[in-house]
Amino acid sequence: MQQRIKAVLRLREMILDGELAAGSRLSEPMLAELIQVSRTPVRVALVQLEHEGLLELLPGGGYRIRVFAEKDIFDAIELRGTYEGLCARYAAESGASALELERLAGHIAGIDEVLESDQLSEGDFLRYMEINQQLHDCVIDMAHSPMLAEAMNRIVTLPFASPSAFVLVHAEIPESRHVLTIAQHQHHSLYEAIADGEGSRAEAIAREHARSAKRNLQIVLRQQDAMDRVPGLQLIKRG
Amino acid sequence: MQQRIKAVLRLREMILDGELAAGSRLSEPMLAELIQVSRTPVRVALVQLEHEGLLELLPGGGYRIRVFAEKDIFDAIELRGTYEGLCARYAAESGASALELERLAGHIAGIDEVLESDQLSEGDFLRYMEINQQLHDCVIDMAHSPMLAEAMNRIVTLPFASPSAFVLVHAEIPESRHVLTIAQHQHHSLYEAIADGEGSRAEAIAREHARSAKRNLQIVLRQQDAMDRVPGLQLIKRG
DNA sequence: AACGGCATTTTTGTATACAGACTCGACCAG
DNA sequence: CTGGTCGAGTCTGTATACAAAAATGCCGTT
Repeated sequence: MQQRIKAVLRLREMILDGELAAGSRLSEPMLAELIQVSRTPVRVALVQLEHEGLLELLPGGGYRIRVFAEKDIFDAIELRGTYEGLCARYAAESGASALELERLAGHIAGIDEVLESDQLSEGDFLRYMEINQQLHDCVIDMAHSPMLAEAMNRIVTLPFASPSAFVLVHAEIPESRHVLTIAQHQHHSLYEAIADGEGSRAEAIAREHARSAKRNLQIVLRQQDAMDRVPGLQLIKRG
Repeated sequence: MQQRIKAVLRLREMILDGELAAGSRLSEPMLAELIQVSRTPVRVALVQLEHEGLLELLPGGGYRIRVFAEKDIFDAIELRGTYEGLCARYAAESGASALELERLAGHIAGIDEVLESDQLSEGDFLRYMEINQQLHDCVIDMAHSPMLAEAMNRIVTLPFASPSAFVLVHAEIPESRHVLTIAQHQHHSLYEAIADGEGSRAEAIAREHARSAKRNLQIVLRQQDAMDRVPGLQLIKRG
């Protein structure tokens, strides 16, 4: 593998997993030593992660691991929802093909299956997360807009959006089942809106879906020890 | 000035002004020679402009100046409008301060002044463009969300959004006066919605404002020779 | 004449050396 | 004891050297 890609992947991983202290300054020689590459690929990785929003460039030069305020994260989720709403609108208004609708329905049915379990296991959470990701990607694809798909990747990488974090979050909160059921209702509504070509409704549902995610995060953040257990949350400064 | 910044600014300028052929592959030694820096800052600039969306990374390595389809540009404008709409909503709902509203009103009044001229000169267009930029930045500031402000900068740099392009566009199309007047009406409506705290209305107006810009661009693109005269348009492949 | 393979030559990716800027700490003066 | 200043050490930014990969063009073959 190319050193440059190795550096980006490893550095991102180290930041999100908390191997590097949130807010700390990063020195190129240190990272080069940790990742076992020279300073050049490290430098490229730093530039890239700064654009992704995980690092900030210091005035005097050098980089620091960014610390997010709670509001930053909520705004980022709102933004993501707005953006997905636009994709949903495009998907509905561009006239989805039968094949695409079938794929979308397939993902939703997959989640229905997962939720049939009486007691949700860790594996169930992982599977939900996996299908959920595919479902959202599917809606983005259905917008048929390379520009929108690309812009999605430019939005700040949400620091807690890893599968393992998802599992931990849902394994911890008692409302988990309720929360996922509501989300799935929204998925069904979204499908109908897109299938019926109702752009405005599809957009509204996608945005509301993101607002639900915001509320869920709030529940998690209220638990005092969440930060210690959920990878990524250490990047959020408690308000 | 730092070489790294020099490289980014100069490279972006060369791309947008058409000094480098759209779609052409860029070699680092060539750029280093052109910009009069070594390959290292050139490389950083390439990474950065790829994230800005002006370059694309080739599979085998190396970069190429990106060529946009017309749809890409329209989608980017729609996206920008959606983001600005979200900012406008935040601005309205967070309760704008008297000082902020005054600043916003000031910008709008400035544009009113420009539009009072019987015949709009090139200077008038430039001044309109300048104030218009301040006005839009002002709305983004009023959202009080660093995250949204930052995301705005991550959206693809629109290849024709330079002041000189604006002047050329408006000097060429006969509908110019009409177009600017409509835009200014939207500015006034937006102010009222924000001042009244009507988030949904503010958002709708901002989005409609962007759709108007889309229509104006369509008018320009229909003129066969537009590409030759307006810097940046050579990056758009005619459909 | 067209196509494919091989050699040449450029280009990228990577490593490293060097100069200037900055940081941090120790030491000295008040 | 406190504050400032000086200096050693470290870091960033930049340039450049080197190897592997890719593109190019040429020649032979079909």
